[in-house]
Amino acid sequence: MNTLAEENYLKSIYHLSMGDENVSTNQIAAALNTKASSVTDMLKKLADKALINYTRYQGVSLTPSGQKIAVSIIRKHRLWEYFLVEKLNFRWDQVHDMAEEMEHISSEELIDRLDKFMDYPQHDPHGEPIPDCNGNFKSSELKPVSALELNNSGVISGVRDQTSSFLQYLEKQELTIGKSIKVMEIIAFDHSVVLQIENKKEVHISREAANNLLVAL
Amino acid sequence: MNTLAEENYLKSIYHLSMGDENVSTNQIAAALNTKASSVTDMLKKLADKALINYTRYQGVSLTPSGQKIAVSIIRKHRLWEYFLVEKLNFRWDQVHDMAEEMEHISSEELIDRLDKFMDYPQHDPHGEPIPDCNGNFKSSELKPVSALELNNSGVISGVRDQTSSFLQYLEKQELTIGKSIKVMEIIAFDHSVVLQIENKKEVHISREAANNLLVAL
DNA sequence: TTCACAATTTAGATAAGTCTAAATTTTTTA
DNA sequence: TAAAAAATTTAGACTTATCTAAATTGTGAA
Repeated sequence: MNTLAEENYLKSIYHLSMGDENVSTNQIAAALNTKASSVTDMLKKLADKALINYTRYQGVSLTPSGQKIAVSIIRKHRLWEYFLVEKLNFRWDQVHDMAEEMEHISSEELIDRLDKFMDYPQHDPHGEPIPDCNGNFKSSELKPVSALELNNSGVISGVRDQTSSFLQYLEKQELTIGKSIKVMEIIAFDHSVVLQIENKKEVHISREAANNLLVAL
Repeated sequence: MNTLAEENYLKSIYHLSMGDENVSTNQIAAALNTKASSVTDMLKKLADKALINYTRYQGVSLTPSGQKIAVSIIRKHRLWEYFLVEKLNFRWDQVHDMAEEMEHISSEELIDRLDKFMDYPQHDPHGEPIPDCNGNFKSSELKPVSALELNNSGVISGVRDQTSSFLQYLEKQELTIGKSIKVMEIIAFDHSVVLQIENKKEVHISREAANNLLVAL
């Protein structure tokens, strides 16, 4: 098995590489609140174990076996979050740190039984998809935000229009991949939409933008 | 908070000191599958934190704050075991190692909610009492084995006759404090009893012995 | 295209927890 | 009660994961 530190590195690399490309040492250091030199050390160790592809100064990506471990940890994290909210009645904003500890409980059988006990939930309390016991995510049919109804929520998962002007606009609005959004208001006359991002800040986007921003769930 | 290693030492010391007196370095080393020298190092550390009373060569006992931590870990362990058996349908002999990991999940609120979710169970799947959120064990009224009926089970928790000959006899039969027993047979003519120890070996004890051996539950 | 700066890696150190081997203390026993 | 045996502690070393400071590599701007 892998150490707690290794698992956390793999998970971070997985999350950071959602925007595909290689992940940089500094990105990982920032995500894990550690120093770049510590990251370098760990990257060598993970590369030795064949869990990442690593060449000096070039950043890293997960190998298939590294990816498998990362997905398994994410599955555990999300199932425990679901448990904490649905069974123990925690609020969705209280569960992250607890799940951060629980995701390292090693037994796969335990997590599969927990999955069954909760009747195979598809999404965690934050709307993130929960991978199944084979590591497959539900083929999330992405929908444009414009197809959502009032109070629907989802996770930003893609864009239709890939021009850099649109992407730059999204970046500025903090409407980036992985963020969860909720439809707060739909303006009838121009079909523009008010979204709440990560349960915090609200933004108002045009019908055209809503047509081109894809969400999962 | 305390490290995982510290928590495991405190738990071991707690369990080993059930027979009251001071616990020896070698006893702890045996329980934790480590070396006596490692134990000595840790004892110094725990003594510095005022969690144990320690004088060189004299063994250790828990201070009130050390005891409090140990009981809290035991509470977590037993509640998780109960969860695994009652909610996830594991067998009682499968859950120990998993609970060994889960007992280190730090949140007290989590464990209190889990306790409530399961409706405040009094005993874990092995019949051990579960301390409440204040660390109090249900005042387990001890019964002599002779008062049990067929198929009843319990955990050996004390003796009436404290002569060393009786204690030595119990030691030899492996009928020691903490072992769980089940009544397999009661011989009508002499009231002797056949017990199964820890779901394994069976022993046959006299009416007199059964009268003097106390179990909880 | 070169140079300055940013990113990354290396070198050397630290803390936790463990180990082996040697030294010390306690206990047993003759 | 003194020597032998057992238990315990100390000394010194190792591993993991981290850090700071210095060295190296890559890259963007002039």
